[in-house]
Parts: sequence; structure tokens; C-alpha cells
Amino acid sequence: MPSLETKKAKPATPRERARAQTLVDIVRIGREHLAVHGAAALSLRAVARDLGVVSSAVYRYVQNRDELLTLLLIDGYNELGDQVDAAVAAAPEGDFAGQFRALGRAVRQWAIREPASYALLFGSPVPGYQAPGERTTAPGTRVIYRLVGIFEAAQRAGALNAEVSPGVVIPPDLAADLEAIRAGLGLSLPDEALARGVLAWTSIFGAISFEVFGQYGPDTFKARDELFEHQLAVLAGVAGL
Amino acid sequence: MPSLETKKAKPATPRERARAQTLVDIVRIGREHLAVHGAAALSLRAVARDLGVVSSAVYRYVQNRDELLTLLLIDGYNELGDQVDAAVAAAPEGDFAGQFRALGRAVRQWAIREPASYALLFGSPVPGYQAPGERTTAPGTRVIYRLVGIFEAAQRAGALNAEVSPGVVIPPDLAADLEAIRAGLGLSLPDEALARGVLAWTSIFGAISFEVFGQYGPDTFKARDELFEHQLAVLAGVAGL
DNA sequence: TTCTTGTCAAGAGCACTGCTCTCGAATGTT
DNA sequence: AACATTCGAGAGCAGTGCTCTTGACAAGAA
Repeated sequence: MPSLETKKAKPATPRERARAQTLVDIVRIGREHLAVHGAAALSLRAVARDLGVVSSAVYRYVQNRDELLTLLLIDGYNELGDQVDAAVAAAPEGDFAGQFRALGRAVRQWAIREPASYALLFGSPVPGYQAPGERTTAPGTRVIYRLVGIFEAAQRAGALNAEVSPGVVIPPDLAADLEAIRAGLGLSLPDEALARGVLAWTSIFGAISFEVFGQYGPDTFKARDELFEHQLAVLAGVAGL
Repeated sequence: MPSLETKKAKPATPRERARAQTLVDIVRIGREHLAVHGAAALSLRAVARDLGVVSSAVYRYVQNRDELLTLLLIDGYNELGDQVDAAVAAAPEGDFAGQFRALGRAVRQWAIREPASYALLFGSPVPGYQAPGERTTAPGTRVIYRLVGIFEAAQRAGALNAEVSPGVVIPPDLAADLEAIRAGLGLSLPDEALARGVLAWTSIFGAISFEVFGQYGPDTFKARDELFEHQLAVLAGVAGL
């Protein structure tokens, strides 16, 4: 769609410029409210108040509360994706385990810095809200794509340990799912490595969610950095790095 | 507190009986609403409507919305704890890996059956709601206590593999946390085993959360039972079982 | 330059929420 | 029978999402 691109690229008329500016203002204020009060308490009226405008005016820019939620969702996915990309790129090129740990650390640090956004992306779904897949899947898959990219590069470099948990077999139905993923992304990872990558993925988010969502309790773990580093190290071993 | 116990045990006066009955009715209706509309949309007015009573009447039984949330929280923790206890007890006595898998399956099945309750217990915290620790910690720690109990029994039986990830060391700060846990629960597990148990714990909930919260997407994994079984098997190996 | 067209903010209004207060009725106790 | 407690009903306040109408304003066309 070249027309849409150009429309986005050059907001020639001052009207469009003003409109775009108020929209980013709305998203910015929405992010602040999200951070302070949480996703379920996100109120268009409160955003309007902070914007210095009456409530009905924001409906000129945002169709409804759900669309603002979608904008914040995309915003969060992209910010997290940028953080992860930068962290992985800063790791040594051939050090795949280091890249894996850098990815995990980047996700955790972003989650701790933006707990409300993290909860919106990876926590319990907001009741009555269904994310529009056509707008959120692309930014929402950036981290996992990056992760399998690390595994794939390690595999091609011959740095992926294939014999980690020898006794575990993969049933055919699961193998079919993994084959579909492999075909969809053009990977050469064997089933075992792919499955362990999925486990590492979910485990990282499990550890972060426990910490961010307060499941550990107030004083069960004081050395949380060290705990997470330990979990990352073990998971890297599990994944074969 | 014997007086409180007797008060609970024999609701002699019919008034107290009726009061207790309406309270369990409120919790029951609250659970239904939780399952249908989610935690953030839990409305005392709607509960009152279903109870056939005006909204202000429920405030005679429940102090506010947060207390109803607390009651549902305790209810959920206990239901999950009962499921886990039953599943673990049904596993063969000396088969510690089997008990571990039974625990994981029980948690997952309950989570799939009661996704809203699972979200309330382990998902993003409800904004503005702080669980009262003195009432929720006891039921909230049943599952993790059960899990470390399995590890402890395996350790005493000499069935715990100590050399799983040899290269990973535990820094002193983390060791201090683990020592406090070990002392608090009267365990004899070494640091490595305890830390890997925590990892297994968070990883199980990470896998279940991804599935229940819809992070996998609609059709990435069709063989979800097999995927979870695979993850359980790998995690049992990681934990040393 | 005037006129038309489209965009915008404002405000009223509907239905909903949590929560508090008062009042009268029902209930159990003495 | 008299008293005290408990309970439900209803009104009311402040907040929410969202819709609709109204009037002001600015951009482009004649």
C-alpha cells in the first residue's frame, strides 16, 4: 500500500500533523495511566482529563477503549522487541549462550521497569478484550523469533548440544506441530532442539512472571538478580547451548 | 482460638446458619461470574441481582469488592490444593518423577477448567487489590510445599540426581535465601536441588500460563497435551528426578 | 474573498459500577 | 410482651464507557 505509506510519511497538511500529534499524546498519557493504575482501570475519561479535553473528544481519535488498549499493546511489544534486539546485538557474535542470556535479561529488565505493560502483554487477558491478530501478531512475535533465531544460528554453527535429555521422546502429534513451525520459519532445527527452545521460552516468562506478579512473596528471595541468572544458566544448558 | 472454632463448628442459632448459607451463595455466584466475565469485571451489583437481592444488601455479608475477591482467592487456592494433593497421593509411593508429573498435570487441568480462577491466582495482579497475606499465604503455598515435599522425599530416598547441570554455581546471596527456605521448612535438600526445584516450579507455571492466557496463538500448537507432557518430562530431568 | 465542506470540542444523556446512608420490617432474645 | 439485633430496600453520590446533537472553526473551492 504505497498510498498509506506516503500518507504516513508526509503529513503534509497541518491538520494531519496536529491530529497525529494528539494521537501520540493520547498513547503517551495512556501509558502513564497504565503504569500507575493498571490495564483494567484504564479510563478514557481520565486520559481526556490529563489531555485537557472533554471525554467525548478523545473518541475523535480513538474508536473506543479497546482500541487504545490495542495501541498500548503494540507499543509495548515494539518497545520490548527493541530492547531485546539491542541486547542480543550487543552480545558477542559467536557466543550463543551469551546471546540467550542477554535476551532473557533484556526481557526481565523491561518487565521490571514496566510491570503494567508486561502484565498487559503476558499476564491474564483483559476481560472482554480480544486483541486484533492482524495488528498485534507481527510485533508480538518479535521476541520468540529472535530466540529461535539464536538457536538456529547455534545449530548451523554446530554449537547446539543435541544430547541433553536423551530419554525424552517426542510423540508424532507434537512432531507435526514442530514441523509446521520449522516449515513456517524456514528452520533446520531438529524436533528435540525446537521443543527445548519452546520450553526455555515459556520458562523464562514463567520466572519473570513470578517475580513481577509478586508470586515469590515479599521476602522469600532477596537475591533476585542472582536467582534469575541461575535460572538462565540452567535453561541455557537445557536448551543445549 | 477455641471460641472461634466452636463458633464455626456449631452454628447453633438459625440466624447464623442463614447468614453462613447466604455467604456461601455469594461466593458461589461470585465464582460463576468470575468464570464468565473475569476478575476485573466482577461486580457486586451483578452478584446481588443473581442472588435476588438489592445491591446494598450484600454489603451486610461482604465488606467490599476486595473482600469478595479475597474469598474467591482462598477458594481457588484450596480447590487447586485439593486437586494437587489428590493427584499426588494417587501416584505410586516411590515414583517421585511420577508424583512430580502428577502434580504438574493436576495444576494444568485445573487451570484449563477454571481459567478465570487461575488468572486470579497466578495472573496479573488486580489493580488496586492487595491480597491480605494473613489469610491467603497458608492456602497459597500448598502447591509449592507439596512440590518441595516430593523433592525432599526423593532426596531422603537417595533418588535425586545431584549432578544435572555441573557447571552452574550458586552465588552466596542466593545461597543465603535458599538456606532460609531450607531452615524454614526443615529441609535437607542441597542448594543445587532446591534452586532447580524453584526453576521447575516457575517453569511449570510459565508453560501453563502461556497456554491458558493464549500466548501460543490459536493454532501454533494443536498437540498441547503432548507438549505439556514433554515439558514435564524435561523438567523432571532438570530437577534431578 | 466568499462559500461550502469537513473536522473538531463541548455538553447532555443513558446505563452501568462501588459504596454509604437511612428507614422500616423481620427476627431472635429476655 | 418488650427489647435489641439483624437484615433488606431504597435513595443518593461519584465515577465509568459510550452515543448523540450542537455549535465553532479551519481548509479548500468558486
